[in-house]
Amino acid sequence: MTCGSYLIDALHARGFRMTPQRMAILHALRSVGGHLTPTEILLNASRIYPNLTKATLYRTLDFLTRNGFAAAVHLGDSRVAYELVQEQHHHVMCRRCGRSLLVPEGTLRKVCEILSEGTGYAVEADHRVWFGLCSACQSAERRSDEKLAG
Amino acid sequence: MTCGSYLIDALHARGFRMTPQRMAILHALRSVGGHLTPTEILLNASRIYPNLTKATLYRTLDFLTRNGFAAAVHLGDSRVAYELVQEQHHHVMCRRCGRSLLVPEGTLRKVCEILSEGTGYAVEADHRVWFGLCSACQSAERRSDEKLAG
DNA sequence: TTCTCTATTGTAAAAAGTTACAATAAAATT
DNA sequence: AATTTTATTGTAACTTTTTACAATAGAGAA
Repeated sequence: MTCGSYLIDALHARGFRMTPQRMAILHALRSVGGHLTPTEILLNASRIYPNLTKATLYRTLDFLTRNGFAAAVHLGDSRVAYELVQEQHHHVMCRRCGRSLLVPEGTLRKVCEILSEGTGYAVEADHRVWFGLCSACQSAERRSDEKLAG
Repeated sequence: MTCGSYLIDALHARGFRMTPQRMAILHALRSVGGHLTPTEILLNASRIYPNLTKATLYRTLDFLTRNGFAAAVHLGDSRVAYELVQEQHHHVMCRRCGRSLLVPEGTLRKVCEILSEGTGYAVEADHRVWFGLCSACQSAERRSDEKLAG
């Protein structure tokens, strides 16, 4: 159970506590490279801390997110997953066919710079999904609209 | 019940149908300027179509979003609201104190341009909330970290 | 108008997420 | 090691969201 130990001091400095429940959740998040849904985290973390409850899970995810240790990833209309804050990466996802693509690093860096410059906030966009139309669906939707017009 | 009529042809062109349930939901979304949570929409739309069910509501919100007529707005870690697709606007929200701010229009335009250039997708970021730290909380968190270090 | 096709809805049960409040247990202090 | 403080958890009830499947009803064709 050493998986969350690197956070202990950071928590204490802010008046928070480390608990086996939080350790288990952090371990689950760490065991995958990417993001997990709350349900997946519950399943995974329960192997380490069998009595973990849903209430604690959701409260902990909220806690970790508010304090910058984890980040919420909005996967689609209302689906949310979580991951440890590590490197930033965004995707674009086609709202029509679902195809997705990684946003190039340079593009993402520029986006965050522009947002921070424009607002004064230290914007932390750890992992987000953008919606739009991929090139194939841009054509398809254009055809629909032409059919409508003509 | 004319509130969603401007969409009828657009729906038909893509093989979809207009229904009184969809009309009621569109009317509810239109009656406010901004976004509404599913629960608020249900309450509001039920005044027009009293037998509207939750299942239909959620399916319709999903349908409208997938087809570009409405957009999901992620308000916080897991809260989602919906609004009609109109003008784009983003906010930045401080993950620590919750204070939020409108992202200037020019900043937002640049962000979308950069994302579209970088990916080839037609990115549609109708209304989003960015998280980060406002200037006050940037200082506060810095103080915590100094306490930890020294 | 009537018929036909199938997109859309209602039903009902299950799953996911939230909340109030009392009980527990980290961790600083003595 | 015992004490104290209060952050954190479990319980249990509740609300929100999702899903399978049968029933309904738009909208084009006859």
